[in-house]
Amino acid sequence: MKNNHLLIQFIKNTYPISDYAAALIADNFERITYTKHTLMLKEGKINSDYLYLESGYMRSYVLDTEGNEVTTNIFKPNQMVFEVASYFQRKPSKENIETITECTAWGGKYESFQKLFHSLPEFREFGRAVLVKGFISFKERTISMITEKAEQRYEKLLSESPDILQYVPLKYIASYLGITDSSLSRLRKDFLRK
Amino acid sequence: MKNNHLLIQFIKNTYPISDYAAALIADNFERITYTKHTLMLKEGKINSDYLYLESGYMRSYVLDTEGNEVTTNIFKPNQMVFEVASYFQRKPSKENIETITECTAWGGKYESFQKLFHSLPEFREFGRAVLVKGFISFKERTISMITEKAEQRYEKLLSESPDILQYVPLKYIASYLGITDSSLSRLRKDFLRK
DNA sequence: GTAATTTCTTGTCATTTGTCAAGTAGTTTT
DNA sequence: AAAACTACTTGACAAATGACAAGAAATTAC
Repeated sequence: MKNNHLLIQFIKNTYPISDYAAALIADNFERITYTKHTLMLKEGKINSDYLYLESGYMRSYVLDTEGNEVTTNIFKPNQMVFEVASYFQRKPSKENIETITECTAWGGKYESFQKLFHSLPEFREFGRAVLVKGFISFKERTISMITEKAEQRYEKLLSESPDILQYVPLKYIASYLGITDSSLSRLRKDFLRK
Repeated sequence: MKNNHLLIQFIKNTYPISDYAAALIADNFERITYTKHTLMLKEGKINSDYLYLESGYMRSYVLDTEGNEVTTNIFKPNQMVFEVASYFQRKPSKENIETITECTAWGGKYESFQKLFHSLPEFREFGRAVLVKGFISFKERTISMITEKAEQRYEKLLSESPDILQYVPLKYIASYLGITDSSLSRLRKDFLRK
């Protein structure tokens, strides 16, 4: 038997449906494990996996014009991982996604989920709720970038996701926050003073 | 007869479906017109309208901690307008949405669209495509904020949406780009020099 | 366990953007 | 047409953040 109760719980938390429907949806996901520093999605490839991250940390990144890696998102346990433009519009991904730590996840392929999406109303609602959550999360990040200083963004991350500070190297966090790692280092020093 | 060919065209451009299905979906939208400076969605209210903006310009904004308006989004013709968290999660909106110019739009209420969503597969696909587009658009804005300087963000807006520069006051554009209006004014001066 | 590598911090100085205040130009109101 | 208001620009200076280089600390590889 699959030990997928965390996935089932996540589905039910994302959209309120019966235990039965949640188990049915979860049954279509397969367990996947990754070692750390595994490149799961490479720029130029089409993202075929719709992943639930059960444990571990991942990040997505792009290369800027000078070839530097820019961390566009950090993924922590108990959330979905996919590159929205590539997965839903079936286009080559502009982003890379890699594991930061060892990870365990549950995932399914685009084609099999398309069928399930059409046949199971609860899965449609779940899928829509996941899209809405992702949309809101990037919208909040945009608004945070235009309304808050780097220090406030850092402090918010620290209070909302202290675990990320523990498992993810600061250079990735700095990039995710839109600053350099030296600036982040200075913000942290100032923060300790207070 | 409704003169809704632009809406029908938009639906078909967003997700490829038959003329018949597109017309059926469009038939559920009602024409709405607004004068300029109309507050369409007020903070604290639940966003009940799912709008297609046919002509005119709108913006969404929030009040920051000092009570200043921050323009979070600018809407131009031929796009959907809704506050995603309020509309899809049925929660009080944190944002205000107002018209900048006179506007004509097509809209429908949440409840009637919920029915249509369940009964018409093409409408579900359209709705999903709209969510995906909005998600991508905020994701790109976040990445733009962390990878580009204000000047590059301005130049991109200028080249991609010169119409916005024509119809939307610079103070809203500055705020949307995450800078002050004096900074934008200086960037524009530097830009002319080149 | 030592060497190699990566991560993080710190110093110095440059650049970008903000703040505030004043002024000009354009638009709306009466 | 004058007055009032709004939009935009500009100047002087301050604050935030970046660039680059060096070094310390931690982690990984051998």
